Amino acid sequence: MKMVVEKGPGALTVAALAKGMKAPIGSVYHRFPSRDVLLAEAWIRIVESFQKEFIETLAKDGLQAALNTIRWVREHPREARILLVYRREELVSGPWPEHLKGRIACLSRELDSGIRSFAKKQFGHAGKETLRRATFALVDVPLAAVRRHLQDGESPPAVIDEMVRETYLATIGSIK
Amino acid sequence: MKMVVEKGPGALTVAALAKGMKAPIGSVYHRFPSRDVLLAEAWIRIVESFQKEFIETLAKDGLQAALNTIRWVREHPREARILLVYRREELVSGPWPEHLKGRIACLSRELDSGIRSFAKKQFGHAGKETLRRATFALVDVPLAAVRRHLQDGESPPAVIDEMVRETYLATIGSIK
DNA sequence: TTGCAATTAGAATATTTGTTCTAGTATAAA
DNA sequence: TTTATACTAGAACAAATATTCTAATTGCAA
Repeated sequence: MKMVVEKGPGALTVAALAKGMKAPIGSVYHRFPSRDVLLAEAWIRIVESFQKEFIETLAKDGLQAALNTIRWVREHPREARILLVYRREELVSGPWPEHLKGRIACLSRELDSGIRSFAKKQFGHAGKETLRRATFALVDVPLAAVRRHLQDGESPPAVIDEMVRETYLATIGSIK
Repeated sequence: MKMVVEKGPGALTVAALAKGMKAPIGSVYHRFPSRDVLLAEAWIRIVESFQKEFIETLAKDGLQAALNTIRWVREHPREARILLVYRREELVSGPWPEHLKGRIACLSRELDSGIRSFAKKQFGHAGKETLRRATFALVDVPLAAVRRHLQDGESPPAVIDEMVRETYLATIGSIK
């Protein structure tokens, strides 16, 4: 993860990884069947840890969930960078390893149903447009707010919290 | 561009490109010194065409500029995908070709000064926080709103215009 | 101690892909 | 017609890099 964060996913060759770990290449392949699986497992672990917090917070309060994303990024700059700066396909180039497909599917289902529940609880319905608005305010905007700073290797400044809050109120407030 | 949009930048090998064009590999290298230069020129051309419109509109009206971004994406889905779905480094892996450095620098300067002028005109000042807010409302939010749909290969739905407008008013309205 | 499994080591292999090279062909101006 | 330039062709080359393989070595349980 350190290498990916510092030099990008392309720099994480198996040889470089082994060297960085002061271990032989064989040891890498002793534990992981391929580079793709190694990266897929790292990636999914990060997503799970982030999403767990997000879903839990969302069940209580939408705005808090949006703001919590920013807090999580500040607390886990390394993981955040891996999640938000690079495309998933840059890390895991091939198809998903069979043994991870279940976890992936679960993640996407959980997020979906988390947002759906939020919409139902908050507005009494979960139509297409309402879901889009919720996703925008809860997911897209906080991530966008934070991305530019991650790219520069900086911690998101305080204004961002304000802007995400304002955006949230404006976007969610317009739902009838 | 068609191949990048459909199969991703990794699929655009020089051999595949040549085949797709029904031309020999040699013809590619007759016109471009390297794959990187080819992609860099394509990329920069797209950015220039997008940014030109953006800056021109921004000089008249901020909200219009934000909304214009969405319109541009709807009208140029292919170019938009290349710009917004992939990281620039995925297209141009090495350092920028010398003969393009000027144009790159110009683009970034133009955007900066465009936003700065906007802030000055609108609020009479261009402090750090004001610039951040402006960048958020004018650039980050419209792009984020649109990105999810580009990834799925869909045209951005109409709600997005509303949300960008609401966000703009909320974020820019808070500047004193 | 003995024996088995886990691990180390890294050289060798296979593959993919950008780039070069050389020889030939078309085109258009003089 | 001549000639020079632009272009076609694609085989050959080189570099990068994931993966495999085989032989040693270590650690641990019986």
